[in-house]
Amino acid sequence: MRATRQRAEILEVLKNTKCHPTAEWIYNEVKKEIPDVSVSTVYRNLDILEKSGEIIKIRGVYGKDRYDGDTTEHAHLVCTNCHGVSDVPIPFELGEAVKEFCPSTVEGFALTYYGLCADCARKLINNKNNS
Amino acid sequence: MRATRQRAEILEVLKNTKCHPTAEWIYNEVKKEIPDVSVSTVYRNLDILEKSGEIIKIRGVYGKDRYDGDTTEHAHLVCTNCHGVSDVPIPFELGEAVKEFCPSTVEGFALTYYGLCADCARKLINNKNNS
DNA sequence: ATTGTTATTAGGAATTATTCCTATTAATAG
DNA sequence: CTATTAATAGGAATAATTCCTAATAACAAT
Repeated sequence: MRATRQRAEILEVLKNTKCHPTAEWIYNEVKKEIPDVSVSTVYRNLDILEKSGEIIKIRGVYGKDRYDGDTTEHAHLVCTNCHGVSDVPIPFELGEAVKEFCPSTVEGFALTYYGLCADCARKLINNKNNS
Repeated sequence: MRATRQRAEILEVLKNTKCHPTAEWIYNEVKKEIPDVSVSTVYRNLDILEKSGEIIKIRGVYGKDRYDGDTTEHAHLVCTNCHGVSDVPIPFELGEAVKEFCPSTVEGFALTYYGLCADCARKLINNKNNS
């Protein structure tokens, strides 16, 4: 695997955000530094980085894949209102328990919660109180 | 919600398979009974059935959503070789533990394992031994 | 049973996330 | 520095899903 500026930049963008962005968002960020980067380069490198274990791909969030530069073990909360993705810690014992009940050939797991994120929950409660 | 033949048939197809099919597969099955059913009807009703809690949508399995007529609590194993989806039981205590660590506004969760399914694991081991 | 209302459908066009293709470019070894 | 070839830019192609509209059919009211 050659070291290219494009891949380095994609990885840096991803490591410096907590927003679990889409490929398109990452593309727009990378474009600020490398104006003629192409969409396919972003997708190709995201795949490469996922396969090499440097990033995580969160699949199928309202029709789009999202990416995460944090590869430590954690769950995701997908907001059913704003479609944002946020991190939820997995306590060590729970992570171990999940693994214990895996089929033996399992390589990894994804735990995804669906519900309102903190921001949306707050806003919706306020709206309710004001109406 | 009106009772329509199309929706009833879609639900029956789903309840009678364990293959966690795609919308396209369901469409082809439904077509056997209702030849002029349309793809959009299948998608629309799958959404309706998911929202009413009668089925589960498994999001983003290698670019396609899959559907499950079994709404009891269980995890899914997505095969990284054949891309099939199979059921994995979640022991009661684990399900409770997962919920305990949810943010309070959580409506549900999905636990997905990635790895070889039983069939693929067997085949790949056989190939290895024969070579 | 008939009619009116309106949710639902068929059919197909439109959208859009992602993948694929090819000539060009640039990272690295020697 | 030069050769090799992996990686890229650019854009076309693919394919899953959503959207749109006129026609249809479920069901409530008569």
